[in-house]
Amino acid sequence: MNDQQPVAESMCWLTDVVVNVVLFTLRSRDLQVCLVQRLGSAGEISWSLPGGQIGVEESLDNAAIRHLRDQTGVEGVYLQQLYTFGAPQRDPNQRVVCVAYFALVAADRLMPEKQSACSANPTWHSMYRLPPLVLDHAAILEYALTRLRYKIEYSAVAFELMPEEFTLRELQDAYMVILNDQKLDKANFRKKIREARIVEPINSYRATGGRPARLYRFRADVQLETKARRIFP
Amino acid sequence: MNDQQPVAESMCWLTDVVVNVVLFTLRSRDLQVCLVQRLGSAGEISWSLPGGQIGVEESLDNAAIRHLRDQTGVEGVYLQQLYTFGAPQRDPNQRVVCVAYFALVAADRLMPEKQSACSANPTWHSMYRLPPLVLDHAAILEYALTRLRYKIEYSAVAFELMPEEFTLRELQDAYMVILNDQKLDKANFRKKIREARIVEPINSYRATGGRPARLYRFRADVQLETKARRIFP
DNA sequence: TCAAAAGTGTTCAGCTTACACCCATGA
DNA sequence: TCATGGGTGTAAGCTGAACACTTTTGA
Repeated sequence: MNDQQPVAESMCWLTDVVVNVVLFTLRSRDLQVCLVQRLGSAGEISWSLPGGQIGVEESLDNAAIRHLRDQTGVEGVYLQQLYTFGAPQRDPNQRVVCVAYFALVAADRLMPEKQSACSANPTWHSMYRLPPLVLDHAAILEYALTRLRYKIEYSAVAFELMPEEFTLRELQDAYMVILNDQKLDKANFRKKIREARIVEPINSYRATGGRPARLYRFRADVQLETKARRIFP
Repeated sequence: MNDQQPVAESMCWLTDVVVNVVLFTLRSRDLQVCLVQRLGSAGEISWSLPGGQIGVEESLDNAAIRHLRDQTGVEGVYLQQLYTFGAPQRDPNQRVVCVAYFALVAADRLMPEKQSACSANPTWHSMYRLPPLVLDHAAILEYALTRLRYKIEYSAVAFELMPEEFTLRELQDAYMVILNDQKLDKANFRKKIREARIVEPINSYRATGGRPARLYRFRADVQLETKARRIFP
């Protein structure tokens, strides 16, 4: 990922390509996505993924970073390219190819004041109860969710959705919410996380309904990607 | 993947986006890629991935299929989108975003007469000894190889590179060439392939230097993708 | 009868899964 | 003292890696 560069006021834009970003977070035991409001031609509001045009001298990554910052107030988060959607009729008004990204942000890094300063009015929605979306954005979201679920199983991107400090139970909850799977065994989950050496305990505890839970943080030196186990051969 | 549609002579093209296809095959125990010749401004020849512009009414997939057919003579093969390359300076003459695809073809499906009818003069090159390439096509190839290696481990795409009939030894060779790894154990490889139920024996044999080898073919009803085993959690 | 390549069986270590159990706290 | 949730140990069964072995052909 490149560093972000300033964009001149007078810049020209690519005509056929845009970027859109699927920004996920975990809030109140729910997987949520950030959507912005767009005014339809008839004055009705509808929901859209943040995104927009690409400057002639701007990389795709930078365009995604810039639109994310301007429309949602979120900066400096995990971001990667997802897929490029280019069906001829995906936008009935004009032929536009969309380079989709997905991004992950921890809930404790969301700053309400920055968000509310955005004219696009960014709002969080549960992935499991989505409003009607413009164009093919519902399909983009569906694809992003599939990829997030795959990715979480062979890499440690779940880190990017957790706050600084968390309990192992909270980490397990995160996996269960994203995978929509309540069947993870507590003991085995903890053993695997411990043996993977991806977290370290800190000297404080979180009060709960019963025995207080040890707090952990992610180790700074962790390898984010782990090579998947071979199936074939 | 959509079905291919004819393209009108008078069609308009997108200005900022092109597609390029990395077409792999296995020939003489080597992983090879198909490149086409392009004339430079100074009259020198250089090598390029097949590809080109996208019609205003054409899907990205169709554009990839069309350019592949026109420039290499190959049709009806496995094809999937890879990544979109969009650095501002990747083409110094003009800002162009490139949607890269990768495709796999079995060597016995290559038709020399069709290929030689292509003015682009398609030629096969070993992935392990590449000529100088235009723009950022070397980086695209590198990325395609990485993805092919990952994909071969959690899915059965190696099928797409094999002829109709093959021995288990030949299949093992394919894996070893692609992974650039000579350490696969024969007995374990066979056991895994057999238990995965992805091939079935046919009633003929291939003569070899020693005992003749049983021929196999892939089962028609095979699930191509296998979900990767979880690492986390 | 020997080299070459196909094809099989067995063992052992390490991992996954399931489940039972103990610990610390607040009401 | 009991409910609640945190935290741990262990046995059974499966998987993967290593390697030795048998079989079938042509020269």
